[in-house]
Amino acid sequence: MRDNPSNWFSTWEQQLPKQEELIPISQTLITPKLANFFNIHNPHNHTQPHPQPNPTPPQPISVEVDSSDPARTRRRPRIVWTPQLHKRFVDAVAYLGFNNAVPKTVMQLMNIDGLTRENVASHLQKYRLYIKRMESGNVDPVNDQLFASSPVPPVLLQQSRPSSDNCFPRQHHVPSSMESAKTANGQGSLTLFQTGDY
DNA sequence: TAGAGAATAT
DNA sequence: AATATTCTCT
Repeated sequence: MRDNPSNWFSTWEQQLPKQEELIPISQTLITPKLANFFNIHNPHNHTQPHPQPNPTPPQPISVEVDSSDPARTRRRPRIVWTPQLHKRFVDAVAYLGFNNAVPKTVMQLMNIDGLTRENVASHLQKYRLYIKRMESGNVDPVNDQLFASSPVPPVLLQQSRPSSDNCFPRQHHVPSSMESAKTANGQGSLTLFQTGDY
């Protein structure tokens, strides 16, 4: 259990000092302007010589961020790749062809509000690995439940090996799920789910 | 400069 | 394990 890699974080977390063991620092880490913008107040202001047991819940520690655009630097919550979402992903990749499906174009084709290029890039990386595993006959339906939920279009398997005569765009037909994405006004109808952790 | 892909972090 | 973030190229 000690070496269980899934527990290292909580182990580390438990070893952190307790709230009352922390010594308040005197330096402010954030400019007054930013603090005001984020509605963050110094819990032990000069008016309190001795730290009282916190009357208010502890504020998150803020680190100075040199950015004029908080929205751009705010961490996005992790998304959940549901079978539905993955299906849309596979359709997009199949439509583009294995060799010219890149994160940006896949993201645009999927047309899902809130889905970023980074989200797709990360998923595409795993998907390519899965296809390699598949070619070598190493499919583990337990570990690969999500990927197994949408069959890999045969076209993709044909294209997955780089070869001079099949590495160019071949646009057969638009998958039905892509059609529905186009007819809808604006975004595709799929909802993006997020996890609570993080 | 954007952005793809691999490597690494959480 | 799943997903995010960073790094290295082009």
